[in-house]
Amino acid sequence: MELRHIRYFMAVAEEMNFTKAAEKLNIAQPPLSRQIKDLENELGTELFERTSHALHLTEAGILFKQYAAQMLEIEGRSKADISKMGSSLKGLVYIATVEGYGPHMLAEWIAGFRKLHPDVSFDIWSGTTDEIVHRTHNGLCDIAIVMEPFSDPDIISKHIHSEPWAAIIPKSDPLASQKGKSIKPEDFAGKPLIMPSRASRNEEFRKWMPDPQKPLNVVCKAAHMINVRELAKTGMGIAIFPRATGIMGDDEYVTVKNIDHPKAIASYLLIKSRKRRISPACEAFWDYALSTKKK
Amino acid sequence: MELRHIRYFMAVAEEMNFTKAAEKLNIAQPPLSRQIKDLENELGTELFERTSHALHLTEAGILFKQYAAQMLEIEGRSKADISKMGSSLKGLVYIATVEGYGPHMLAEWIAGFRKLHPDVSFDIWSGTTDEIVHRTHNGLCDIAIVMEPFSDPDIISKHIHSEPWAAIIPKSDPLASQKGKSIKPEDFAGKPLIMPSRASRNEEFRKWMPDPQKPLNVVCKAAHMINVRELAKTGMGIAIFPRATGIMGDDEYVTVKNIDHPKAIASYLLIKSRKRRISPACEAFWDYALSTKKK
DNA sequence: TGTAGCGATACCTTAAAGGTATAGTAAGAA
DNA sequence: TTCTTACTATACCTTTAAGGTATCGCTACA
Repeated sequence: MELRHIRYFMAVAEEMNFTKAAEKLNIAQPPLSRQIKDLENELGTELFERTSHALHLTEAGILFKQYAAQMLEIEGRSKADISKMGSSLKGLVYIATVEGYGPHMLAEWIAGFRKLHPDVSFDIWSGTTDEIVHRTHNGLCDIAIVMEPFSDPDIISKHIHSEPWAAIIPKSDPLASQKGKSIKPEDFAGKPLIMPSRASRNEEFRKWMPDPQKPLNVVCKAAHMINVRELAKTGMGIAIFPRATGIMGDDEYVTVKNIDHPKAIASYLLIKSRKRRISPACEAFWDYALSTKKK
Repeated sequence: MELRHIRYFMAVAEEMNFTKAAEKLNIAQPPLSRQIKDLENELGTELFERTSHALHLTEAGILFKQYAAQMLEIEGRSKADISKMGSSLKGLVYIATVEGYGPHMLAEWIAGFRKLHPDVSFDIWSGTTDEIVHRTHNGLCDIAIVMEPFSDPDIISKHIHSEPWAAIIPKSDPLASQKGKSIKPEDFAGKPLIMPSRASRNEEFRKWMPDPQKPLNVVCKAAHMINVRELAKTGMGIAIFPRATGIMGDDEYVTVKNIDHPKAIASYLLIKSRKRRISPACEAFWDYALSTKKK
């Protein structure tokens, strides 16, 4: 038995529906079913009585729920108590991140970390991968989130997240009304594109295309996301950006679809300098972030 | 955080020594170090203060130990209480197993299962894989442990354990005094062998040899383990059997060494008939065994 | 100044969690 | 009744992370 089983059990017991519980847990439904079944096998009893349109807790399930709740409560209390003891960690951590999924991850990490170390504060700067790498070398930031491709022998990097590249399609384009939540690169080959200004992207995007030799029809490049959606709205072209950037989804003017191609994956990295020494607070934040990741 | 972390932490806290705790947990020391470190990162504090010849709990460690103990206690109590509720399962499960590791696994499974279902009893029979398969078809046994190779469309099988094949070497043979706890097939190629009487073994063992065409020099075959060691003691040849069979290790007359070859692995399978219906108690035992495996 | 004991690091292998597609089942609608 | 819908279970594949092996580095002690 693992706490994972307990968390999953509680989610199902609260929702009384495997499908909804799985959504809440951010996993697919089949693995949830399997984990619950494993738990039941270990306990030697069914915890839920499944009929196709209703779920009941069995007698054993009701009993187990008490204990399950206790375990989770103790887990939480142990964390709270330890963090209340107050760590000796103090200081200021300089962070930088690219736009897209970075700010979301960062917010969660900082919130979690500050519960453990309330005397550590943060200073966040946002920019492009190239700018951030430069700042990392200079000591203007301790830890940062950048995007692939990236490689620098003086910088330690760890993969932290992947997400699909997405196309923001103006409603004026017939592709916008195509059914399905993803589109293939063939569908927009040759069409006018709005894309990130980073130099390497052009080459990368061409690799998805049916004819990689053919130059892309790039009508506009933008380094900052804030401009992208507005550009797409005007109908001047299809914008290609990491999914989290287009997270606002469809509106009156645009439709957002994932790009369906095995290589159309945007990867985020956590980085720090290999040479420059960073403070204990920074080291602790680095370890904390990596131990938490997407969870 | 998972219960695994808690169990590992408690083991270290009790032994106050990573190496010994790892042994007790039946894992290697490096993964234990890593799990503890992960836990510390999640909590944001060190739980142990490591100096090379002494280990102390930190203040946070002392606090956490309280909660850790509580969690494990609740886990145990939940299992005990659920099993006390009494399941409706009753009956007799007919089990069969080959010699070697089978009886050991079975004993643990039955002990664990009977805590959950005290009204289920067991009848165990021991024999060779071929005999057992026959009995399974006849309905003379419900669930059994046999060895690979095995394949029968009317029988469901699941892999449950692997162990090295081992050589039981008479002290009279110079190989017995060779250093190292394993030997290579080349070392005993051509020497007189004592081996399991199952027909397929001859061909299997030849595949390990430097010249697979050359027939083995088999001086004696034995279907039952009880005879093997005695045969080897006489010095008539080297006996090849699954490691658990030679588990008694070295004595005055023989030395036991694992056979160092990628294919020299003996595999155990749990089987049941695909056609014949078995009782709910049998099904529950099947599920329980597979969910527990080697743990 | 070895030497032995012990934890950490680096790197690889394997097991188990998670994902996708789809089947199976029963309730409710047409 | 049969079709659809709303579920969970099954089968199979991919990916993540636990576990293993080899080795390093530190420090107490002989």
